[in-house]
Amino acid sequence: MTQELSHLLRTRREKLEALRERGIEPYAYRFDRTARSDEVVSAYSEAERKGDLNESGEGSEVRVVGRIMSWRSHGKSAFAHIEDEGGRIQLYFRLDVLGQEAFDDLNLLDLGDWIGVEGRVFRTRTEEITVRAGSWTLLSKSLRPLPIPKEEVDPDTGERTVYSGFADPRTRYRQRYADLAVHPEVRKIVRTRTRLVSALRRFLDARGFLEVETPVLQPIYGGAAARPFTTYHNALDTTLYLRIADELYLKRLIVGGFERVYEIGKDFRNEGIDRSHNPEFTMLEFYQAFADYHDMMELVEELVGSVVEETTGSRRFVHQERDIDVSPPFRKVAFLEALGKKLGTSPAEMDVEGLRQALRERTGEDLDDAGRGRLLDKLFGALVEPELIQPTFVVDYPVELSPLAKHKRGDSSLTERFELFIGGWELANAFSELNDPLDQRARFEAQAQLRDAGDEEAHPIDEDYLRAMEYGMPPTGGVGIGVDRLVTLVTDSPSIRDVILFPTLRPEEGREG
RNA sequence: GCGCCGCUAGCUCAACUGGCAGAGCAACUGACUCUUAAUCAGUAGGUUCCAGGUUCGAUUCCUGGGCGGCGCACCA
Repeated sequence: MTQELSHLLRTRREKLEALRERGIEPYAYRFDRTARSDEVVSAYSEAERKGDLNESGEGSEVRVVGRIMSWRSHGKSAFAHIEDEGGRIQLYFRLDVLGQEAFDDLNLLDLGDWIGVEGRVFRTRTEEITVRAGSWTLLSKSLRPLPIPKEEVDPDTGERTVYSGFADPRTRYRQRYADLAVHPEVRKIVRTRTRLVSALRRFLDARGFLEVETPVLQPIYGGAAARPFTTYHNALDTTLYLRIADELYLKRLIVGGFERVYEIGKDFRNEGIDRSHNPEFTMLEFYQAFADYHDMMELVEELVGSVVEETTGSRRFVHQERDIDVSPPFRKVAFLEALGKKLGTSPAEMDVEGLRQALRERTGEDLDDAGRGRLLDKLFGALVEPELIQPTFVVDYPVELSPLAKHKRGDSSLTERFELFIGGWELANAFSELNDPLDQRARFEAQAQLRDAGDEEAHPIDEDYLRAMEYGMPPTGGVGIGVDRLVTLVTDSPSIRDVILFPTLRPEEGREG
């Protein structure tokens, strides 16, 4: 702890003691609020319009609460702004109204303190709706200075200029409570996220999907190609994995007779962190019996379009200065065709060596041990994906890349699978689910060979899942949607970490001040 | 894991080719009863991320390390 911070903390503790000595409890138990700050403003405007103000131009008496965000002291009077979830409201304190003692005690308040105030509402000379404090109550003393920015609001344009700020991303992510406390725009993202998730639920509920919960702790992970987090159960004396996908359990439920199921929950993948990846992230998966991937494409178009509109009011939004329109129908391109256009040759006619060479030429990467599937995927990721800004379904992936998807009708080298890209990011992944248990076993065995060859992300064999398939799963369409990424896009956030309240960070070493 | 950039007061940032470490805000003291980036006068506040090295002298240059951001890789 530096001397300076310790000085600031000490000053506040001294004020805390002084408050107690004066008989003021710095940590109150409750406060009866009559109106939120935004309600105070609208009620006063309404009263003003109706002519319901008294002869002094005052509205009704209110009790408001908030955190002190600014303070302007003028000797025998003072102005402050407090902020609650409704926004900010100005307070006006006067010596002749409060009396000497209550006015002097204001000196023991600091920015960041929570207070409650009772008083009549009026409009100041500069037209701001303000509560004239008849009395005030300390609700919670802040002992650590919040990095509250100073800001100026242009009265004509309403434009907000922030003069100093709390900018260090590390500290903002680590101390999200402080980030939220001083940045209304971060709170807005949180609300947008919640509205979007609610809209997803409403969309699926309205179409007869049943929301379920499946295990996070799994004896065998699967449903995606990724490395898992590993943990251990003491009583069972066994290794368990945090799920990397919900897929295999949800399809077991389709076997069990549920025709439409979905789950919104956390998946965990033991991989790097960047602007589109967090080790734990929120996935929506839904499965519909008797449907194929064409049906699911239509459903996804509707879902994305309507959820974005319900959340933001429009199907168009801007992400990082790019205009994006999620109005259906979305563009469709075939995987091999799109890649072929970039390569100048059909990848179907290229052998592994040719693909490897193409990758080397285009990206400078040498992948000596990579198989055909991985090479195709790498090339696609490097050449095609970054250009998929407007919503685009990429369809018909090579079978090597898709161990859980049905063969494409008429071409067994492909699968009936699509991924949805928006803004260059993979937003959704879906297929006509493989329901042939013998084919599924063969796919798993092919994955096992990749695993033996050193591919840590190859899909493990899940015998229980195969048993479920053997009982019989109806034809089913399934979709996974990355919820965090969708929120990142519609909130115009640069990074997935901006839409996750507490993103994964390296643990803090030691304790700071 | 690799590359680039960064780390200076509580916050936001300065400090020329190496030459006494500064400003604004926040804090503290005082003045001020309609202010709003309040204003005015004053005070205090620093292991310049860490450890070495070069140098008469390092915030500055070099080496190593730590932390972070961005990009790459990874993420079917």
